[in-house]
Amino acid sequence: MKTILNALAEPNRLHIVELLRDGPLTVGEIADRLELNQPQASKHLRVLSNAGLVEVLAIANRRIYKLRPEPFKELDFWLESYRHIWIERFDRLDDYLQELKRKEGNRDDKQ
Amino acid sequence: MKTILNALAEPNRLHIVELLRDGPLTVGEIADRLELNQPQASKHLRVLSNAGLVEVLAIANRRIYKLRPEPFKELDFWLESYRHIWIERFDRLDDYLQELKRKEGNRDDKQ
DNA sequence: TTTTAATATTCCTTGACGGGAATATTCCCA
DNA sequence: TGGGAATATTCCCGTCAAGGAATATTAAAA
Repeated sequence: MKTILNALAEPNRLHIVELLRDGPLTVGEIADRLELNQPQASKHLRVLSNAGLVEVLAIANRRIYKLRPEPFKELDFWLESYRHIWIERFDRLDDYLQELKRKEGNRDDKQ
Repeated sequence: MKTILNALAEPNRLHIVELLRDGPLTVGEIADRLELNQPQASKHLRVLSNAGLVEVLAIANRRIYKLRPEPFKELDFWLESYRHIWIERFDRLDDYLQELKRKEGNRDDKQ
């Protein structure tokens, strides 16, 4: 998860991923559309590849990159455990404040 | 989106968010559970706060931090546009390869 | 078989970021 | 009102990652 988020956190890499959302592309095409130098494009693609976000198909001397579904599934699964925060309006702040008061009260007493 | 991902990409901050998933906590509690020095906890919370991921409630000299739903909604919305990648098995690789061949064929001809 | 195209890799430099330590700030309480 | 607790901020330092430029690699084409 950390690896995935880290890969996506870099603006150019996020752009690459968004480009590939519409279908596979070669390194050159990616570099062109994002106005990156080819080496930087390759380097970013390497990071994305190591994070499992993309995979590559070699055709002659071109490399065609496309998205892999797995990390997105993983992200979705991770997000799932946060949905209750906005689906229900599950705040827990009231509970916490009461818990806090309880502890305050106990301070002078026993213990 | 970039700001959110960047905030989450740092391991300690990701841990903080995961802690807060179960409810609000003070800075001290967060620092304790993650075995962070208090200043580092505060600093990470600041980044999370700037990214809109958490909000703070001041009670006396304590600060109670809790998650904000908005950025998670945003992430979810972003992910939405990638679901087709694994929901349908939408590859577009075949299309791309055909398109490639078409261009190759045209190379010698006209143009 | 030399040349050219597409991509990857290496080296270098610079800037951003995280951690540690010290200090500032705010609030409560004796 | 002086001291201690909770938190924030600042400064300094080391590390790491991103960009630029040059070069290596591989495959196709002439």
